[in-house]
Amino acid sequence: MATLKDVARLAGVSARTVSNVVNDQPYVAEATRARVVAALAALDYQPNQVAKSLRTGRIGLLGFVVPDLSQSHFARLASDIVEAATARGFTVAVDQTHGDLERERRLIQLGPRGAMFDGAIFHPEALRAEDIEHRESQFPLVLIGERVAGDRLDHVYIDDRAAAYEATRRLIDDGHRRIAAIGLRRAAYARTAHLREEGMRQALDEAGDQVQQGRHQYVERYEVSDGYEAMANLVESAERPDAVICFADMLAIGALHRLHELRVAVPEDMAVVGFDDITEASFSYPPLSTIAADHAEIATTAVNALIERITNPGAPIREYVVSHRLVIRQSTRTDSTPEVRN
Amino acid sequence: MATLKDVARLAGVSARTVSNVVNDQPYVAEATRARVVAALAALDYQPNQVAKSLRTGRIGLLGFVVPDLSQSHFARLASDIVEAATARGFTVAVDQTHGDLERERRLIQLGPRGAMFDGAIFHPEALRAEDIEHRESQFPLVLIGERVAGDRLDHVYIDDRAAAYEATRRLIDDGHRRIAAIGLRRAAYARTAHLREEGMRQALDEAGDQVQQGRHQYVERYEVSDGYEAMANLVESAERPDAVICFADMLAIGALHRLHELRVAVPEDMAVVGFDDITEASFSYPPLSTIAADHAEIATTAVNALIERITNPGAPIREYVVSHRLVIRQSTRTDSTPEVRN
DNA sequence: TTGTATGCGTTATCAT
DNA sequence: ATGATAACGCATACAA
Repeated sequence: MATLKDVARLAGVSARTVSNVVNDQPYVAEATRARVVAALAALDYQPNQVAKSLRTGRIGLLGFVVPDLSQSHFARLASDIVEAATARGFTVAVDQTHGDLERERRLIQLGPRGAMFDGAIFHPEALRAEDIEHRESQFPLVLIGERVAGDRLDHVYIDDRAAAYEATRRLIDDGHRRIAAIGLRRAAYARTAHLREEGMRQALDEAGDQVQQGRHQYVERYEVSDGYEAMANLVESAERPDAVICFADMLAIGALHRLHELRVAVPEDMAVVGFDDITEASFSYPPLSTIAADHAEIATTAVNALIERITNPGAPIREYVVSHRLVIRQSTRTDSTPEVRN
Repeated sequence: MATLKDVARLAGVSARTVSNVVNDQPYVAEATRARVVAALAALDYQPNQVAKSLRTGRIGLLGFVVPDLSQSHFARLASDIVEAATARGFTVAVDQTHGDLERERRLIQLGPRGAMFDGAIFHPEALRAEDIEHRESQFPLVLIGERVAGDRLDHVYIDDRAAAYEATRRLIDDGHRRIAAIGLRRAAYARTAHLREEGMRQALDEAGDQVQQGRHQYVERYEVSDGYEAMANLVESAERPDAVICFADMLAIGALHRLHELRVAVPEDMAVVGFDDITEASFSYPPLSTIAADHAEIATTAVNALIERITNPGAPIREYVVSHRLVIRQSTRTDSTPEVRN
């Protein structure tokens, strides 16, 4: 691999001049520039990014850290983040925590992999507010998804309370009279779930006596089997709800599974709403109504926030609220006709 | 950020000795080691990976390049590759080509992002065999998925011919008498699809006159809408098949959609088999029978092959064949009862 | 067992 | 407008 020096020697100039040409600096005479360009081509010069990084202190790499990249929600986010980062000249490296608390704690301090990155976007799962409070590192970090509270780090998320409120309102307007949640978590740090529950309660309160709250279901994880179990409980319970909001589409898909087995009519006898609008939501039976965050907006917002933080470490900490919408499919009442989704 | 020199000064030794301690070299007296360790801790020393890389020529970064990370199949592969690479001490950076030929061509030459990586695992989409034949670069590269022929690069894939053969055999044994394919491509470079078609033909030939071949459907892309269209054609055609093998689960899901709309009974009047076993396949209606490659095996095989190639660039080019199996769900005939999948 | 010195390939500072 | 040269932080050949 040819280096700057090789090119300089061939062109009969100094390395400095070659560098100027490569980086489009001014102050290069036309004649010399031409000679250098020729030499560059002749040797098929490719700048060594590592050397450049050592010198400049920038490596052009952002970390994206999630519990599990194979989950649709994270995969789609990753895809959008790669696009957004590429547009700004950065490459994205991915890491998975599998929700391991120790790993997430270490990450908060060092950044991923001993900080070979300029910064990272992090979707925590097990992390607590206190972990962030105790953070000493200056490594540039932007949090997305789960809210860990604290005002020490930039955050990007949707208005979870409003989203849950809207979904509940819709179910009430559709005529449902007992509405339950699947997806609360006992853990004290699960703020996102609590905000959603608040939004539901607000809508229920506004509706007054005519609408009841179902018995909310707590879960450990957000997997299909958890939703399946939770729905099994609900269906057997004395005061069976006629509508459920699941705090993740995977929970909703498990719930639909159980309902299908029990021949409970969806949405007539039980309406189901999810969260995230993952691709599986379009292909479940029946297709799932769900809260869709604008994932592209999350990605660009997070990437821009991170680059801003890297460039300007002293700027005040910010919260970014990204838009969402309620997507109505056949798991809730609808007048529109089903369409094929691409 | 403290450097080796800072630590050396504090410990009253040379940078050389600190380096020895950090890298667990022998020949360090216990007493000095203790002093150095203390200094290391006091300054919270973190080695600068970039400087290390410049010196050693290794950066510990592997590229993983796919058309689109948001597609389940690629997301799952990415997840497995991150795990496998982490286990071997490497970090994974992701890049997306969106099937753009120029981008894939450039990649074959330089590696992703001007070769800030030690090597890359690449799932091509538009690339032709000739592009690889003309390759001059020595950048370590391992190909997975689509077969681009040529013996210039290491490849990892399943035995597509055998997989298609097995699926076809199963359909014949289930009593189907006219079997079609959805997913052939006109492009000359689509070798994978052709191998699958060969496998199907072999099974059909063996079955003799009792089984016919349906009219194979060509598609441009492997998306839901393509499968939907293709199935629409098949159902209306004069010699309508009673079973279909789709060369991607997304095609199969689109096909199932159309069948559901037309109230064609699956699998009784039309059996459907897919390829890939993406998560959506479990949640379609009915759940999809499909060919599942061992994705974890693909990942570890590809990572190991790549690291081997990086370490030993002169080794002979290899092909790695990974195992697969036919997963039977409700879109084909079955005697077993449906189960919830986690 | 440890220190000195050099170079990895760039960019940036200072001259000229 | 361009050349010489010093960093960037680390690992290592060579000395001691």
